[in-house]
Amino acid sequence: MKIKDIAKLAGVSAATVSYALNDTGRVSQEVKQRILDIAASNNYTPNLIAKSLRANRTFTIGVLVEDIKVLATSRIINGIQKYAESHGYQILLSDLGLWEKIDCRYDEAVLYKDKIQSALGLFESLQADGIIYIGMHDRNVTGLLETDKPVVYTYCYTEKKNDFMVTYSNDIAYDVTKYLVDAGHKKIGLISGPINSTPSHKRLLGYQTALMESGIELNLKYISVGNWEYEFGYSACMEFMSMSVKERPTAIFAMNDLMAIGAIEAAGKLGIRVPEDLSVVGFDDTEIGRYYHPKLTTVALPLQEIGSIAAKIIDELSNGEPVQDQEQILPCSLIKRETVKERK
Amino acid sequence: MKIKDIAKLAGVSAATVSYALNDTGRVSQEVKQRILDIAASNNYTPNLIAKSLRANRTFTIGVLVEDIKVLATSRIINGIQKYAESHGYQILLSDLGLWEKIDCRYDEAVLYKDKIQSALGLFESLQADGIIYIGMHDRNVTGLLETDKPVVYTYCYTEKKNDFMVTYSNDIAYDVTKYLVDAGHKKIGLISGPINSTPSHKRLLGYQTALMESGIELNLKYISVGNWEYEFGYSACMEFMSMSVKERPTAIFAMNDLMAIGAIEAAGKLGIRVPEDLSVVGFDDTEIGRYYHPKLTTVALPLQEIGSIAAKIIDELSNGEPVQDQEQILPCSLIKRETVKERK
DNA sequence: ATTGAATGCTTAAACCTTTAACCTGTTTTT
DNA sequence: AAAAACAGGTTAAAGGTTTAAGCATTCAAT
Repeated sequence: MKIKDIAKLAGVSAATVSYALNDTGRVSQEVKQRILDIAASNNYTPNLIAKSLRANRTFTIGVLVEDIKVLATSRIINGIQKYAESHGYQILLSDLGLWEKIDCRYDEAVLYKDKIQSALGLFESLQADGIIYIGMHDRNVTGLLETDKPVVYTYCYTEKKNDFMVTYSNDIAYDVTKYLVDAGHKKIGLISGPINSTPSHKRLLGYQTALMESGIELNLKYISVGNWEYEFGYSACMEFMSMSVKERPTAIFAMNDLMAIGAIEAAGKLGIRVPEDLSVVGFDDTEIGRYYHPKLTTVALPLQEIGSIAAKIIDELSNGEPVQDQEQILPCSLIKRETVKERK
Repeated sequence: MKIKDIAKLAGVSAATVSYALNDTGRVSQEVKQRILDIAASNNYTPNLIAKSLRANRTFTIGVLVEDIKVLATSRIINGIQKYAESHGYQILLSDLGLWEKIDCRYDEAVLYKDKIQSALGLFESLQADGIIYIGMHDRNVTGLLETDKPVVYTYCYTEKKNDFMVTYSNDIAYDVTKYLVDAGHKKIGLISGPINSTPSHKRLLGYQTALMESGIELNLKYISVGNWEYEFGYSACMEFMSMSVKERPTAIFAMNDLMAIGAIEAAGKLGIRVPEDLSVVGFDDTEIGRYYHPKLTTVALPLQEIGSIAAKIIDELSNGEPVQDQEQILPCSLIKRETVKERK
């Protein structure tokens, strides 16, 4: 069923059908209704490919993800979809599957430039209106995507000045630390991600600032720098707890849920109770923490919003509208559950 | 950069450029090389929209998912991507976001027919070569997708006879039960999903068969039918454990990891040790089980393979090749970890 | 020397929509 | 009554690519 077919049935020209269907141009009520009826009863679906060819717009957003299996990725995509759906866009997805290839979660995605370029090539060939990159790795992303189309980096950071970026704020690390201090803790262990990781670095800063403002001296033996793995959380906590009872942390802030759970496991092994003897805060608000026992106090990221805003930027850019902020950094929130004892 | 531009630079007609780039038709080596060089140095990207319009093929697979945030979904998409990538396809994604709307996880997706139809309409408009439906809900899917394009249902079951289906086999329930019996258990509690759920039903059958073959009488008080939630696993186990020590199950097979964890929590509350006093097996191999303590013995589904095979079917169908099986049911595997004690 | 085939290229139509420009009556304005 | 405006259409071109058909030219075979 094409426009031509409708035209023939309605006894008008193809142009008139197009005008009627798009509610543009001048078509009499009578003829318009006839055309609409015919289209509906033959369930005509417009050929967007032809439309796109003509309009040089596809109403399609290319989404390039480092790994679809990471939950945060899905949540961001969910946000993109929400916007896309209500604004007539369709999502083109390409999954780089990085996680299964680089064992080292904080490795550089630069290695995958070929793969990225080929995915990008497809997006360009399919005339995507813009590209959203969902970057889960730690380093700043820069010089990865070579394209003339508008690009929005999400989750990760970029240094490129002509691209857009929407991510979460690590300032929450400040609030978490404050929260622990207010709960009466003075010795707060920090289980960090790798040192060369941008978010780790920013969170460390928040931790330091909060301590300083609270008049607590920064003590390097309370900072454990590692990877993002469960096992590291476990061993880091073991090390903390090997200190004398006087010295050892009464609270631990882990930079992700996995390490937080690892830490709690270690404490359990040593007979140290959480939260009675040791408070623990995680980061990411993953399912693991929600169903763990005790339920993990953690930080939730505004992932869905990140996705929606990224999609909105592409939309505005494609419509030639001005976009307010090149960078948007959304606040996180602390989810108080069962692993922090708020003693006074 | 269009074919016409290359043609002008190379001093030939557009047709010749097309022939050269696609390595079809008759073009002299010399001219072909010249064209290829020009295309490369100006990094020409073919306009797939125009190509699609002409060819009436887009090399695009429409993927319609019930909820992208469910981990199983991501894994299947990962499988689709794997195939797509190596065969020149691109993924069009549409997320129905059902999970956040129907609280009841086993509700019928029929309610969302409008949303499904509109997503489908977009796929049709964009001339997707075929459609893969990733269905996470329990009921058989039927009559949901009205389209002329080839449809492959994954994960879920369908009754429609002219569509394709690729999913996992629930026969593993038989093996799990056998495994528990072989480990010395005679009283095996079953924590099931809802009664009207297709997979629940099939797994129950496997459980029954295994018991029968082992000469163990089926006892209804060892079967708890509920929803898929953590809380139900908890209360179901509580009920099992309220029986006398003589009567109560020495092993529990939960139909998902979440309920399995709930059951272990309940046992812990009662001072019953897992696996020493009680063995537990889950289903799904989710992250939660992997990092839980003790590490959960569970069933892994061939999700990535499901995705790849589904994509392959679309590919073959689009190429006019015959597809061997209308239905493909792939085997699951038992992941033995720490929650089953293999006593003799 | 004439035919036949092979080579290397060009022309033009087709895929389906949109849209500027044009045409023909009818109504309004001066 | 003539000119202008308008309503309700139509025609044709354009968007980038593919591909059947056609046209010379060369070369081998009769």
